[in-house]
Amino acid sequence: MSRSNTILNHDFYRKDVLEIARELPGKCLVRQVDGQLCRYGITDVEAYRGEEDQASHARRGRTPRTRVMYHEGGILYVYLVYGMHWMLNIVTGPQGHPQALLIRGLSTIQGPGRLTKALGIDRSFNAEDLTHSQRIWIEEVNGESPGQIITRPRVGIDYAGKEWREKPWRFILKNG
DNA sequence: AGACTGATTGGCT
DNA sequence: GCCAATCAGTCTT
Repeated sequence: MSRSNTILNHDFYRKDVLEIARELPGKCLVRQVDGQLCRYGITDVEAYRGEEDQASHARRGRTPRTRVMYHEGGILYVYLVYGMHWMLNIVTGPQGHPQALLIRGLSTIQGPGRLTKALGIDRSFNAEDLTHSQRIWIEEVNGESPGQIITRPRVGIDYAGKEWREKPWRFILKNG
């Protein structure tokens, strides 16, 4: 069975974050370092959607940090949390609507802080364009059937009100 | 200018 | 289960 990979383009990323959240697990995050390609299966993501989402950084509107979330989908949002961990997010959706997907797990690495450390992701990746970058992008493995996705509430957002805390916007690849 | 907080992790009780 | 590490971003004064 022939199998080839396709780099995800603009059309994929500009859809709504909740649609992409169901499609991203099972896809392949590719990191190029010194000409060497490293591929990781995406297994766990969390969606943050709009200024109305009280769990999202964009709940306080457009700030220097959240500016990239308002960009059209297809670029990265990378920020430091707890003074020590970089978080890797994919900006999605149309321009002007702040959305992002936190990459929470890869097939070989569990935990959003551990995976950025393993891949060498830092502040310099903020606003990186996934459709043109030579050092990071995402591929679809053609001919591969997506696995089963389960949903859970998002992690680490107790400060958000009940409505937003309980939304099942974490999407996990079963057997991932 | 100062205070508070957090989309985490690992170590200890 | 609890808690320290550690600091940029954001809010308050």
